Formats: sequence, C-alpha cells, structure tokens
Amino acid sequence: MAEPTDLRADAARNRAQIVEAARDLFRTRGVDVPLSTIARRAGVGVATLFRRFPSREALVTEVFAEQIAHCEALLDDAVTDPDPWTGFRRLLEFIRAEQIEDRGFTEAFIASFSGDAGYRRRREDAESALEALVRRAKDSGRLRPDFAISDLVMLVLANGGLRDAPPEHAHDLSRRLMAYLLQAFDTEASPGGVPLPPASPLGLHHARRGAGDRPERRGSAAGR
Amino acid sequence: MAEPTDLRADAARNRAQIVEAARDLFRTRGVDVPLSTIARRAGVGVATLFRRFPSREALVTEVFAEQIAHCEALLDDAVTDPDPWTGFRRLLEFIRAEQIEDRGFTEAFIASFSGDAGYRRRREDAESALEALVRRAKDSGRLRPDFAISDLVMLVLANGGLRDAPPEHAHDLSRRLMAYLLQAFDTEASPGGVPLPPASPLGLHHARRGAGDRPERRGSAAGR
DNA sequence: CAGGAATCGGAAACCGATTTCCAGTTGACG
DNA sequence: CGTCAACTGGAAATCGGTTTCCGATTCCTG
Repeated sequence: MAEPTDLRADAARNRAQIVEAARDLFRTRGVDVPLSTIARRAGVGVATLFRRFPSREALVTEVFAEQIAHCEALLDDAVTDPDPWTGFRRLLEFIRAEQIEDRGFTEAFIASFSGDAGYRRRREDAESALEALVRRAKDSGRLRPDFAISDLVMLVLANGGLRDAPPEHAHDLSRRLMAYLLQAFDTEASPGGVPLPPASPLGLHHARRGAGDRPERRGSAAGR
Repeated sequence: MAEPTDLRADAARNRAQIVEAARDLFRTRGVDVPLSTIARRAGVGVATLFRRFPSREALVTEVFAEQIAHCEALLDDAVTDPDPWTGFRRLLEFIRAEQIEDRGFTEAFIASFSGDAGYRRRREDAESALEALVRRAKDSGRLRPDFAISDLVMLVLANGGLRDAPPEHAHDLSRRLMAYLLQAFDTEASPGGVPLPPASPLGLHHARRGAGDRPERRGSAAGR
C-alpha cells in the first residue's frame, strides 16, 4: 500500500491525523466531503493533505485499507466455513451492514477492487475466493445453480442505492432486501416465503434523497 | 402544473425549446447536466432558462410531467387489471425499465412525489392506488401477505443503485434483480426457483461507477 | 547548535457551475 | 407604425470546491 515509512517524523504524524480525520468524516458524511474539511479537522493545511494524497481516491483507499482487509479476512472465513451456505450468508450480511453503516465503505470497496495500482493481485485473490465460496455453496445444494458472480455486483449496487433512503430507514430497507434476495437464492427456502425483518412505515414520498452527501463521480464526467 | 399561458409568444416558444432540450439531455446524461448545456442546446441564453425555471427541480418536474402522467395511467391500468398479480408485475416491470433506460426518470419520479407544490393531491391518489394494487394482489393470494408498501420504495431505490453499473450491463443486472425479487414476493413461485434472465459476465471490479453523470442530491441536503 | 532539506499552512489561482445584471431587441397593442 | 413592457443573451459576479505557489517553519544530520 505504499505506506511511505521514510517520512519525517512530523510529516508521518500529520499523515496519520489526516487519515483519522478522513475516516471519521467519510463514515458520517460520505466520501465526497470537501478535502478542506478533512484538512481542517486534521489540523493541517490543505496543501499538506494534497501533498500526501494527490487524489481523493488515494485517500479513500488508504483510509479503508483496514476495513478492506477485514473484509478479506471475512471472505476467507466464509470460504472455509464448515457450512458453505452459512458462510455465504454471513459474508453477504457483513457487506450489507457495512455498506449502510459506513457511507464511505462502498466507495472504498470499489476503489480497492478497481484500482489500477498494485491491487490486481489482491483483487484476483478475492475474486477467486468468491468464486470458490459460490461454488461451494452451489455444490452444497443450497445456493441455486444459476446464481452468477455478477449477482454479487448486483447486490452491492442495489444495496448501495438504499443509502439514499432517509437514514433512519435505510437499515430496515436493506435488511428486507437482503431477506428477500436470500430467499430467492436459497433452493431450500420455505415454500410460503421466509419470515421478514420488520418493514419501515414508509410511503412513496419517502423515496427521496434522505441523508446528506452522496458519493459522486469525480472528474471527467462533465467534460463531454 | 402552473403552465403559464400568459407568456409572450416568443417566450412560450423558447420555453418549449428548453423543455425539449432538457428532456433529451436528462434522458441521456442524467439530471445533473449543467444548465448552461441545456441552454445552449435549446438555443437560448442561460438567463432565459433561469428566468423560466428558477430551480433545477422545477425543470425536472416539468420535463417529466408527461412521463409521470404515463406512470399514473399505468398505475390505474395495473389496479384494474383483471389479474391482480399480473397488474402488480407489469407496473413493477415498467418502473424498473424506465429507471434504467432514462437516467432522469428516478429523479423526476421522486420530485413529483415529494414536491411540496400542488402535488399533495396527486401523490395521495397515487399512494392509495398503490395500496389498492398491493391489497388486491395480496387478496388474490399471489402476493405474500407480509409485503409492505415500503418494499416498493426499497425496490425503486435498489434498482436505482444499479444505474451505477457499466451502462451495457445495467439492464441485465436490473432484470435479474427484479426476477429474484418477484420470486420472493410470489407465494406461488416454483419451489426450486424461477428461471432467471441471463446474467452479465461481470466481475467484482465492475462494481465501479459505470456511466457518466450521476444524479445527485441538490440543495438542502449538505446543510445538516 | 548550525545548515540544509523536507515539510508546513495560508493565500491565491483556478475551475465548472449557478445566479444576477443590464443594455439591447422584439412582440403586442393602440 | 410607434411605444413600451416583456423578453433576450452575453458578460460578469458569485460560489464551493480543488490545485498550485511560496515564504516561513521544523526536523534531521553532522
């Protein structure tokens, strides 16, 4: 992760403070919180932040490195879970919750897995672990055989969409979504339908943007 | 819809051109296309656009008025469909497709249903129609009894999240999502799972932002 | 503890977008 | 056809954010 250990002592300290401030702010406000806000919170100048992290994405990736590592560990756990179906479900539930709880997580997740940097290897590992997980779950007979890896992408994106709900309801919606989908993935789901987590008392008019900042594409988009 | 008919002839013409330009651009580039681009395309100055539509949301709502109307008509159709389950499914499928095909649709949809303007009445009508639709589908025994209205919100938001996929895959993902969910909603789904539409060959690293512009919260959101 | 390189932070330039301003144009009406 | 209010478009002010610049400061080494 290119952690430069050859920084001067004060610089290293500042760097750490930046990362910490960014972690907080990403979590609560999303990844598109202004860099100047992060700098202020960290007690450094914007230039310092910019010098350490030339792009927002670099900062995002760095900040969530540990969370991604956790995610990878969980993936390993899941793959080696004695019960493949349980492993599968546990991983999905972890990602689901993390996505809702931490507004920056999805971005970090994506950044990690799509970075052109030295991530190729890690990504390939993760992908093959996922394939193994899915394979095992299918072989156990519990996961439907036509389940596709892309369905995981689907799930991450769909669940990510729920962050636009009013924050107090996002969890409920997300849990229901997951329950519905797991039922559909599960070849042995009870025929009448599985019990669902409680629903929010939400009308159509609540489908509006709910929370604050929205992760957003940066850069090239406007210029076309 | 406060269509001011008391405009001077040329002003009315310009207004129409703005709406038309905006329709095109919203569809293909999303609602956050710069106002100046819309103005240029419409062949008017930015000031003119701004004079007619003091906020972006006003323009969005106006532009999609007809689509929303179409949506409402479909809702009526759905409610009166001889087969409640078919009606339910058809409405969902319509919204699903529209959301993916038309980058502005979700925003318009939301704007319509959450506007403080004279929409209350329309919204209430729509909501009670939806309730009726759901009720009928449940009464027919096909829709699971614990289905909640908020599950529709869930569906709209989740499906909206899929617009972040690479555009060439968004439809596939969205169709799979809907198939999975309909299976989960359906009390009579075949026990082994319903057949699914084809999956995209998509790895985790494709979970990145795919298209260009992203609809984005406007205005008040950040200030809390 | 002195010198020099690394680092700092705030000011300023920049950027894309929104909003306002105003001198000029155009359509409506007598 | 002349008048005038409505309307126009482009230029300029503003805004929130990013990126660069540079004189001052801090740490490290000898």
